[in-house]
Amino acid sequence: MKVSKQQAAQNRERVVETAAKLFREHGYNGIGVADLMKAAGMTHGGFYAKFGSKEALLAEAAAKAIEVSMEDWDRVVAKQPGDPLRAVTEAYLSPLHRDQIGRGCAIAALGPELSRLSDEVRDAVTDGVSKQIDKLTPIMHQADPQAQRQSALAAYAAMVGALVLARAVTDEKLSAEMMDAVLESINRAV
Amino acid sequence: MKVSKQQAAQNRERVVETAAKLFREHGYNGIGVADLMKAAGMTHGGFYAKFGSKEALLAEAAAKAIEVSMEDWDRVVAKQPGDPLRAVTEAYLSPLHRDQIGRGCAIAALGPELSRLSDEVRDAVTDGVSKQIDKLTPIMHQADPQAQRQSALAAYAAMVGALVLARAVTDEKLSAEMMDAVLESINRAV
DNA sequence: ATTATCTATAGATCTATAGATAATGC
DNA sequence: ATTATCTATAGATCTATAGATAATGC
Repeated sequence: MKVSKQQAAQNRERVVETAAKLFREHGYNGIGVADLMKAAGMTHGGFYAKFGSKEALLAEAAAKAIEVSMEDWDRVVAKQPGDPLRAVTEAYLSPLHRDQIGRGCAIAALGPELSRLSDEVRDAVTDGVSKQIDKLTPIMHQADPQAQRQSALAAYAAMVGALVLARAVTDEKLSAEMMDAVLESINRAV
Repeated sequence: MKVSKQQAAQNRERVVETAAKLFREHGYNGIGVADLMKAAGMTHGGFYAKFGSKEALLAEAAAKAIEVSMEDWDRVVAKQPGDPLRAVTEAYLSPLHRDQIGRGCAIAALGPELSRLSDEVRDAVTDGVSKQIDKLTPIMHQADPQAQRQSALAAYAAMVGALVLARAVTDEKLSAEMMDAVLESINRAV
């Protein structure tokens, strides 16, 4: 039953990664500790030896999800280095991102649920959000850093809102129109 | 125990209004039928004589919430008729709106949860979102209707995203900065 | 007679804990 | 000896239904 320290550390990481995916897919309240552990290949009794609570797991999972998202940004920018802003916004506002909620933006996937959770979770989210805005800032098309910061904040909010809306509505045409409008709006802005 | 038809209709409406508030405050999965009925002054056994399911109630509650939000927009525009766009965006992106989730925008309050629910709920949300965008379109500052529509879509997404983010982060300064950046961005746009 | 609302409950969850088991690591 | 993981369970939820009750409305 017992495994090596190394294996145990790997198991723990697998729980975090599984949680990062399943929390985004089902929402925080949409999946339980037992199902998360089962999906990671363990029984739910072992959970509380690894994590203090379900919320503590989400704090780690959200941080991990945001970290991976930023690596994805780096990847799409590397493929289209001439216009990094367009690269990031096109990837974010794509049908692929909209339809793969488990691998996408954690804020757009968990959104309002986060504001109802503990500071442990919200602090981790705040850190991730800040980092994403900081990553967006230097690639904005404005002249001075102050204007870039403001534009990065606005672009980030618009992307999150567009993705939430594009996923919520049943009208596919409206969904695509929403993403396109935000994409063009961000890339057109002075 | 039984009440008049009129009273029963009033009771039903009170359940919808209570649900509109408590779903926004706690999320769809964050409150149960029993607590909703209790808050409306009834016992939970009576619920299924009024509504087909918990999701059917949310469909009605979300429609009601959006309807009331649009009446709120009318009210703030009436107070500041010279610049209706600024009136609406300032009200939406205010600390008051951020901190009163139970009376505010249903999309920003329920966001990603909606995309995981039935078409019954999502159709009601789609209808409300379309109406809000249509209400925003003619007050945008662009010259032609097509540009107004695109700007309305972008402004709406940015407002929803900003509110979700402003509520999620623990950093109050970042929260205010986010709302201000989007407010100025929308009102500055050509 | 009809029906709005009530009490009670089925059956399935949920988070978290207790204590057993069996393999690792000193 | 320590500990990673397991089984089992407590106690509190959850949605939905069944059937009783008592007042309305024909």
